[in-house]
Amino acid sequence: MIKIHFPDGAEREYAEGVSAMDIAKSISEGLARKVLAASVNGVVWDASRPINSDVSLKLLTWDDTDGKSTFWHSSAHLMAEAVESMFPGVKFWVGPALDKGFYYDMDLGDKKLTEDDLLQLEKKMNELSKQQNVYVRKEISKNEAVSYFQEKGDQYKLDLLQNLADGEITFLHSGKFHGSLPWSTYSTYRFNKAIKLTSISGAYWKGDEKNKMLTRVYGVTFPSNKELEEYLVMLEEAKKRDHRKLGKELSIFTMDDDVGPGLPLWLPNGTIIIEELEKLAKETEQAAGYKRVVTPHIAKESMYLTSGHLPYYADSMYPPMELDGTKYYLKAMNCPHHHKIFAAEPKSYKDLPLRLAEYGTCYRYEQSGELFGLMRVRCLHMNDAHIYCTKEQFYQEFKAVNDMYLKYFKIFGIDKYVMRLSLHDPAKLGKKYVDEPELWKETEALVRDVLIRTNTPFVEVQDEAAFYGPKIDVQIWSAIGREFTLATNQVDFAQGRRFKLEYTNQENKPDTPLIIHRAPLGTHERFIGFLLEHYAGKFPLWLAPIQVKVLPISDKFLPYAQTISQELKNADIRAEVDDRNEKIGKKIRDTELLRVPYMLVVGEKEMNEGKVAIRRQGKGDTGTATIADFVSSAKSEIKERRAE
RNA sequence: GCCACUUUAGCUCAGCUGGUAGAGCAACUGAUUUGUAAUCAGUAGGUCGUUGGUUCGAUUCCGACAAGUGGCUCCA
Repeated sequence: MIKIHFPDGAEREYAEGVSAMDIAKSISEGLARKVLAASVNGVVWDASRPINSDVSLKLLTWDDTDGKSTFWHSSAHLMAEAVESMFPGVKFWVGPALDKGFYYDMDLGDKKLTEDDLLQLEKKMNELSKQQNVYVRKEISKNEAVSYFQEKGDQYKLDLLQNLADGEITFLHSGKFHGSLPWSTYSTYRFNKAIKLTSISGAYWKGDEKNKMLTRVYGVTFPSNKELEEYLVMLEEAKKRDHRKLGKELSIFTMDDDVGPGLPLWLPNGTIIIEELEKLAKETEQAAGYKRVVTPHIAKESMYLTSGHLPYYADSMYPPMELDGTKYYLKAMNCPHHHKIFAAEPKSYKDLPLRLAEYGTCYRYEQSGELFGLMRVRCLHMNDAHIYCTKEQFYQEFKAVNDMYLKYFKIFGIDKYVMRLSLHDPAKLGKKYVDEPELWKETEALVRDVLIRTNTPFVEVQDEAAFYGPKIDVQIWSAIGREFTLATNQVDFAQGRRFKLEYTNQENKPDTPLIIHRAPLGTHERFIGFLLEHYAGKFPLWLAPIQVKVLPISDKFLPYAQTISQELKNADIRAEVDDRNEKIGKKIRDTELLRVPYMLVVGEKEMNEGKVAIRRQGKGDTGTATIADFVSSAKSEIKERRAE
């Protein structure tokens, strides 16, 4: 007999060789129907795998993250089995579970999958899951596995085997599909009731663009059709708040073939948002002791050789233009220009920290396939600043920048983000990162220290640093789930020396400052793209391009409506009159769809009383007020940048 | 840049297997003068992304290019 410990502290005895499924059945049939896998001493196990010693056990269901990922991992294998039966000779790479669903990478030779193939594959998967095949789990030696896949000529599985040792290799046999290495869990096949293969794409083998491109099929499955339906509805909802769709509906920006890919044109409505954001940034930076500068959009090649950008960054820059034998580049970043401003006049320790700020316009030649609405563009306006400070001042300065992030996030109600400490990869020193191993260690420790001392939750990620130093990135997700860096706070220990930036320290000796690059509001492009989705187009009053729309009940009240509109404009409120010859219901509907925060409905009653009927977007009629009262409450809502 | 797909009126989309195009909304005109999410009628609007080819004939079939979309790689 063996002892099984349960999460609630209970302990029960079972015969040796009992499976998690047997245990579930012994508790209740209902539970057994829900069990997808088991966590055995913290490791995810197939529910049918025999347990031969005392363990602590947690039965995993759809409600557990590990249960879901086990489910999706097995769906990936179910799909592989369907693919193999339809396209014999296919070779598989890996098929992991995702946050939502799964994919499988495969080499289909010359075969190209079509949308129709996906439907056929779904059908096949449904058939297979209904067959309720029994899968036999068998541990085999590395030699056996290698010779098996050598015979098959499957270089992908052989590659996977390289990193595994005897005792780690498991085969699962079912029908014709053989396949997989250790982590597979097949006991959940029978739960695959709602299957949707979502897309076909290419993916480089091992994620390296020098390697062959494999075919990747994405899919998602659910234990019931109801959940699949709900998921599809959710996807539709997400599409409605896609910034590309909202940007068009609300006349925020447009793209034009003649201007070029990734070069957005900001329409008047979008420009209002830009100006409001800049106003906020300038106020905030002014209060935090920043000084504003302005720099040209181009610079000579020599400056980017000095900065060290060219060897690391040339591929992401527009090709240079040559004038009188000198190459000029469009700037992809503002830092070198700012460094030149630092260098323009001699500096003493008394001048530090020096904080230079600019909403700089940069151009980056992003690969065509990477462009994405406003989120990834080739012309960007950066909320940039560079802080030159001593090592002693670093903690305080870096922390002040972090505090500024948090202040902004509060204003915008941004709470779904992850702070990411982005570190270098020692293997890429001299290639992707400046070759200063000691300085990397030192500055990475400095940054981590700030995060820890300020109790900021964060994750650490290798190989995401800037070439000149580690950074803290704020990661967010677009409506359709793509991840982006919204804001960034970076340390630079390299460029100061490259530009020979110096200040005279208290011992009257030259010293090189540390540099902080920071962009709490990221770029206008990405930030506004993000805000469109974050607010679903319903901007708070201070940001709304049209703040108030005056809606006369009929033409008879148009003069009164125009008087009100003028009073609002006099009070610096962005107001318009709907002077169309339409019924009030139509005017309200159209204004609601434009997400204008306030609608002032005026008819005979309001005109006689000198009042307005206030309607708040999304909330309906909220009563009447005098014009003066409305103006003063709207003005304070704007001034305080209230969320609502 | 790579893999796959898409491109028809300002917007959203029809247009079966090749015989030069249609709807709704928006726009414009007129009627209506309206009380909290779509009043009615009429008018105008398209070398069917661009460009080669196949064909008596191409929006429709094939190729190239461009832009976009879903991914990969990459990034604020």
